[in-house]
Amino acid sequence: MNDSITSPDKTAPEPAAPRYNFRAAEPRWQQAWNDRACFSVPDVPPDGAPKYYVLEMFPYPSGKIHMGHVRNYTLGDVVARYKRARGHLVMHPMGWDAFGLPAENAARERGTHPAKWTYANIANMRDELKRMGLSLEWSREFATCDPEYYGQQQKLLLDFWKAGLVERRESWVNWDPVDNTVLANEQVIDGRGWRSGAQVEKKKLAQWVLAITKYAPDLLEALGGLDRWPERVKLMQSNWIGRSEGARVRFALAKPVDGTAEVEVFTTRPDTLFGMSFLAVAAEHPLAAAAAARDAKAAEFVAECRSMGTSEAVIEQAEKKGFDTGFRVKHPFTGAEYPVWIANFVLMEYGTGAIFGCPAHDQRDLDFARKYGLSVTPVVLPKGADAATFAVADEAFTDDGTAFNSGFLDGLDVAAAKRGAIDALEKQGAGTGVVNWRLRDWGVSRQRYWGCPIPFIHCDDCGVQPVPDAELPVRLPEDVDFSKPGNPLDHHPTWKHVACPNCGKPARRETDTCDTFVDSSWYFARFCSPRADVPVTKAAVDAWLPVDQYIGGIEHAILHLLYSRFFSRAMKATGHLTVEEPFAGLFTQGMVQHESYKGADGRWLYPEEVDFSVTAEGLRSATLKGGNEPVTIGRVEAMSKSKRNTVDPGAIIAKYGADTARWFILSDNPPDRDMEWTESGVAGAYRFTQRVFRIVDEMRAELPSPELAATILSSPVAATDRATKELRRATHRAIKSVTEALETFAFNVAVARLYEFANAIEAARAPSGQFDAVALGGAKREALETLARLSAPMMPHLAEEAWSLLCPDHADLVALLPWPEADLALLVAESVTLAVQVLGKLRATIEVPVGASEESIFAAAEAEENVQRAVAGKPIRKRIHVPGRVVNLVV
RNA sequence: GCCCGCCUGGCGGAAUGGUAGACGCAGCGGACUUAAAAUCCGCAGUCCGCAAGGACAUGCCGGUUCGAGUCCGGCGGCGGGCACCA
Repeated sequence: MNDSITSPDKTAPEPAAPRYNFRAAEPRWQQAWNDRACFSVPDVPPDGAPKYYVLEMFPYPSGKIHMGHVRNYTLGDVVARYKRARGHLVMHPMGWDAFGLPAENAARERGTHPAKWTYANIANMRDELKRMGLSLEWSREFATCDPEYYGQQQKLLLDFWKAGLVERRESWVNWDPVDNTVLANEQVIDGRGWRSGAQVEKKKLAQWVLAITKYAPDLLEALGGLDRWPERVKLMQSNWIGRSEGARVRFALAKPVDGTAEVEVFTTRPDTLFGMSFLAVAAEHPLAAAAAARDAKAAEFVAECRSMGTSEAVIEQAEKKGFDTGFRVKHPFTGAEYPVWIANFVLMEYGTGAIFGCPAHDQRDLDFARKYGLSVTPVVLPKGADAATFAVADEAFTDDGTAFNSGFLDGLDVAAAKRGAIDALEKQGAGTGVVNWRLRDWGVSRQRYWGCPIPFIHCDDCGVQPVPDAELPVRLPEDVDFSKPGNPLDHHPTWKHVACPNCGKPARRETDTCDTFVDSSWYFARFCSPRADVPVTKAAVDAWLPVDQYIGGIEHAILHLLYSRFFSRAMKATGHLTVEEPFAGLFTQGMVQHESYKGADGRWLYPEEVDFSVTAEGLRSATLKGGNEPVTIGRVEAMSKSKRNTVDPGAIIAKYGADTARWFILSDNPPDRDMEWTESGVAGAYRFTQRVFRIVDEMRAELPSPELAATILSSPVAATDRATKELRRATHRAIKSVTEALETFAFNVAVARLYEFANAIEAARAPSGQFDAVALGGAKREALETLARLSAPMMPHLAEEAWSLLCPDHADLVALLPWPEADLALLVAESVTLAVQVLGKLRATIEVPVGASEESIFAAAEAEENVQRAVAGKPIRKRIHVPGRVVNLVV
């Protein structure tokens, strides 16, 4: 036993050896950081102070943190602590994405008010996060359900409204019949609600829309400047925005239908107009409705298209189906007539809801034409093909070639033919060249209680009126009834009844609340001045934004990140921000996975219900704890409650401590890949924390004081003693390599370098051969202090504990110390090991002094017995020497 | 279908075109212990060989190079994203 720090914990049996008592140490250092306000920064940093804003995606307060959070926040904390040590003023805040449906479900199921449920969850999760020892500035904390936050959000929405970025629009929406709410296109996955999993229906509703499409060109182009974003995220956003160049072409109907004289299509291939064989419209298109009104069979087909959900389309292998309406259109160039079909593969939401079919050069059109016996006329000739014989069989020709069978376009390549066709269309007023976008405007109306009220008032006389500034925030009523289905705000007896701010007559408050993605689209800006009575204070956001390093899951690659990028632009347009891009650097972490286990009857088992053993063949086997029921070890997959392959971070931290959990999660693999959580891996990490403590604790008695050590290391003896130089080289190599690894997010490599360093320190405890004990003592102090400081971003508590043992007279916290600097001069060794190759194959290694001449190196290499055997007396034609690396002899 | 990414021991992974497998996990042998745990020392890609040493090895086939896990071309497999997008 050493001292009070290592005294045994009464609640757990302690081994006899002195051990690091994390249960006592971790809260103590958390308190010390808090007392010294180590992680606080001003809203407006002093001039010239280098700022660094580290942000992890804030959590939804479900009640408990999970391993994904532990990984996310550990990664962010490593960056924050490292950047702080590098002299940056680091802002590292935390908050809560606190609106959303689960709170309402809890209210319905348990009768707990959403606010009460949410704030209780937040309190618990805050405690859990605090136990992780994260270097967060808790004074900036807020929840999006705080009226102080959503009230400012309402101000933003009103500013956006004045800027023409908020509209009320009657539109087809995705209706989730389980959640009883509208979903954005982005929130519909395979035709099902992203949260409820229910089959989504099409419904026409008046709803609030944010005009994200106004920024579509900019959101796309600016991706090019995001050089610290993962390429794949940029690609996903680019695909989502979906820019395509083409033409809108108007086809005159041979006979007007219900007073309509023409149909407009969008095409990216106006060069293939001469290869047209039909025109097709979506089932929701007015022409389809017109056909349905005339013909029961057409009506039947339209109904079939509507009912055909995505899942069925998948089952049917996306079979192309159509119905000939009997309507005819005239070709803008030739005047020839073509049939108008209703086709199940034409989407009303994309382009104009109508296409012209050119089967020879579009696979989907070709499949359709073959099925219904429509003509196939090739109009683009592949290079080297013969115009007289070229024909399209089962495969459409979609590459570049030369236009033929195309009148005035003949002889042009695809690009030139596109231009030629558009010119001709524009000249005769039959069409225009256009850019089309896949991105839709963002419908934000949700028919729910637990969200930010959209601050408008409906007056029968004055129309939609914004809520006056003085009346903000529009607070959610607290007395709400969840017993009825639908929106509780709409049912509330009094809440929605207000006077019109314009004429004073009775009017109705908007009862829709915001999509929760709105809340998370600007929280990063609010953190800069979280208590301000405006959405953001200009000086604070100008000083801190953009976020220098944002960290979160890849699952937000499109939705959240695109919405935030839009919000930055909208906030700039309304004078709130100066920056357009909110996140200068983005890192997307992988998931945390775990083995899954099944009992004999096929039920899923939690990891803690299972015992493991190793069979005679060396294979792992498992049985149910407290019995011998066999357990099947299943796949390693993402932790999920349904598979019960979860591990509770709270239990891990209680058992091993926060540093162990952090260390393991960082050590396992590169942070952008999925990692596997294993019990043996955690145990290994725990062993290392104990080992570091033991090394420090056992060696500290041999160490000179910090002042004496500095004197020793600058004295001549330190420069000559071999063991001293070796240890110092290991120390400074560790500084260099750990620093490089942290800079590149290679945290698993940083961990490996620290293991190597610890191994080197232990090897120096009992150096073989001659050594100068005094000089080595100085090097040992330097090494141990460096070990503490280099490991601090990953294991901050242990680092403080080690530091306090090494420097008991110094009040500094490691959290406040600068990062160690590597002395490159100390890295130079006296001799190097060179690989000796003959014809590129390794035959020997030789040890040569640094600075040895090439002649002596070649001589030493050729003298090696193995090398001589490989050369076998043949003349050496070429000698290659890569200094410090390799010698290669070519015979 | 299109677009990305990946493929290295039993496992996670490391490796500026220069000794492949660092470091860890799991494993094996030994020391300490009455015993266990903890800890410490050692072994460890595969095959041949007593050994010295050799052959084969980074999904497969080829190429560039004195030298390829790394660069180039082709093929295969796995994973992810998007998708009747006109």
